[in-house]
Amino acid sequence: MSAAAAYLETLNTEQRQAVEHGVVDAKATIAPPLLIIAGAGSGKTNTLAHRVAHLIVGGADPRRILLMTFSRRAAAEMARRVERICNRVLPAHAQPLTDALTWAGTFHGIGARLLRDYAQEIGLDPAFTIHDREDSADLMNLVRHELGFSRTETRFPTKGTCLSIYSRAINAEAPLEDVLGRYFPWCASWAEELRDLFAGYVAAKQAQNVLDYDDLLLYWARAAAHPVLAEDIGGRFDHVMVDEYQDTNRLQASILMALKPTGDGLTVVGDDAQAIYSFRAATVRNILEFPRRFTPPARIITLDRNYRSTEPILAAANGVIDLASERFTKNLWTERRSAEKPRLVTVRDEADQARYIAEAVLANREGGARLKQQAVLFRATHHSRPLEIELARRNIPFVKFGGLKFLDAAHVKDILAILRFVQNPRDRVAGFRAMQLLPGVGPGTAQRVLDALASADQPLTLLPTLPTPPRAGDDWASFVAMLTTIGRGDAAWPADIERARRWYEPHLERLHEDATMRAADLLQLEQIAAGYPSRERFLTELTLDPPDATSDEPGVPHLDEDYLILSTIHSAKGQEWSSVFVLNTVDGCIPIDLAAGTKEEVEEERRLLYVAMTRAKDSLHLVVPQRFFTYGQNPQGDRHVYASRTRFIPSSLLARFEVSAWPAVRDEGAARSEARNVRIDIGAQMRGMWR
DNA sequence: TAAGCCAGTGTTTTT
DNA sequence: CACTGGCTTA
Repeated sequence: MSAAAAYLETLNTEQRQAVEHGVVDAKATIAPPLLIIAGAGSGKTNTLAHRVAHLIVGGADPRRILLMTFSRRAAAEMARRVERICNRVLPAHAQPLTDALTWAGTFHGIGARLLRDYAQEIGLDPAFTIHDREDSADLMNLVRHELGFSRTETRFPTKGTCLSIYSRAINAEAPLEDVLGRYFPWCASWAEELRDLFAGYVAAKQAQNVLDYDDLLLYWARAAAHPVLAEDIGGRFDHVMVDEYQDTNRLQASILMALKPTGDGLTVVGDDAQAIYSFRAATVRNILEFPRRFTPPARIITLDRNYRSTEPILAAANGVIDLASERFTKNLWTERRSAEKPRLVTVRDEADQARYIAEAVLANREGGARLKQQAVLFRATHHSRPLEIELARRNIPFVKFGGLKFLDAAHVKDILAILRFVQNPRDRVAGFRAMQLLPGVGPGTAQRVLDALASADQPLTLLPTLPTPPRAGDDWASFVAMLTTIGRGDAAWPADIERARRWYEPHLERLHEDATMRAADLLQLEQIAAGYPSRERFLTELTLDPPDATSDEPGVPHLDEDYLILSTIHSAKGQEWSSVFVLNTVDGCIPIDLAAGTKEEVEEERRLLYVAMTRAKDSLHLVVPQRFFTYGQNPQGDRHVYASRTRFIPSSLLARFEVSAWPAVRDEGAARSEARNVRIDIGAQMRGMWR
């Protein structure tokens, strides 16, 4: 057998077909469209990596391969595996070949790169900055105020709701009325006002040279809709591969179709049973309709052998997904036998749940499972709160994924606002925030300075000539000096961020109680910044792919230590652990009560539980707390509500679980006879009290 | 005009 | 509880 084919031997028949599709006589060709339906744990990443490697080995140019994954981490992992495979086949050339696999990333990240490249052609200033969701909401709010919608007779939708409506209309490529009627019926009466608001929002973004997340896709899609540009952009890539295709939206599908109208060179991978992003306008129709978008239809290869979970775990997960109202893919199967059923454990309340997990995790570790091989998954970030307290109390290190990001911390946002303002002085959200760090500068003053700058060609050079705002005092001069120094680019990156931090430090102490801890965060930010080649790359990539864990949480360990994983189910996508615990497997949490409205929402919650369960390799625990304490609303504090097991595990499925309660129910009879054997001299104790 | 205080409200998952 | 918007005070 040839050396080139040896690495294919590790694949099963279907995986191998997927890898070899379009590779003829060991030479890579531009293959007709391919859809790989890859169930959980079916070796999807491995298959995709082999396909990329096989194409490269067959002569494909890695610089002309576009690989889109759901996170930059997934892209990096893919590149690593491709490199390893190529190394085995082409030891001498592998390094330069895979280093050239540069077009790997998220849709948004790739979009940002392409848009900077084509900025001239599509009327963008290449120095554009990118607004994250919160920045976008701030800008939306600004326009909302300007148009007088914050003081309407009946309540106008909040900035967050407005942005969600806007975003869905863009991503689903749907008319406003449809979006309102279907997803925001309580806002339907505001259609006219919302239209004005969105027009204002778009105008503001353009005037300030900023793009939001949606723009990265929208501008890309519009550029690709132009025949000449479409040919140019599409022509850059011979092979386009998309992972997690079930979680893409219509706009993303449009981009893909514009890049590769015939489907030649296009490979998409996904699993409709794991579609969990419809809140981001993702639609499972993308994957279902993919084959028929082409003539002849795309080839479909299904991977349904699971290599991850034991048979009992898979049986339980299959049971859950079998009850889905719509199923398109077959059940998974495995040869991993085990006598251990997944456990369904009832506990009294969330505190007991935390104790149960802490003890089970430690017991696993005694049994040889590292903490890193164990994960606790939950529906919403705050569900893990009581557990975090328990873990901190017991000194069990953990890292939490999902939810609050490093970047959401106010002090980090402040520094980034300064840098962004220098990068793009027309970015009002950034400038607005940065200026208000100064004592004596509030919204009014900031607004007026920004107005004065708005008309200037070179706002940063105009800034020092403006009069010092009345109450800003000496701080103003040092603020302007700092911006000017950074703006001139005298010091090479990452010296910029150090300059900004030094200026900010005194203000940090004035603004925050816990300045020391926050200052440490900023040093960490500086470390992170040093890893990027330029200010622009740092700002772009940080916005699109923020670091996951916050440093001010108690118990965050150094990275070389062993630690337990805490993660939202969404952030757990694509990952696996030896042992998995699912928190709050009750109605109200899974499905979360807010999403129990429409049938579609409930179905997505079911898939969410399926995704959580299929992360487990060897052991799986679903925990069901019976009581939840309510906080807020009721000041008495000890109010609680009773919860019941999730509707996704009806009694017909209980046989697939080991059902138990914790702590084990005490045997009343045994307890009593034990008490009968006790003999104590209370009289002696009482005498002893006074001696 | 900034900054602090009070009352009312909504409340998930992420690029 | 956390956040927003409105009102009061310096």
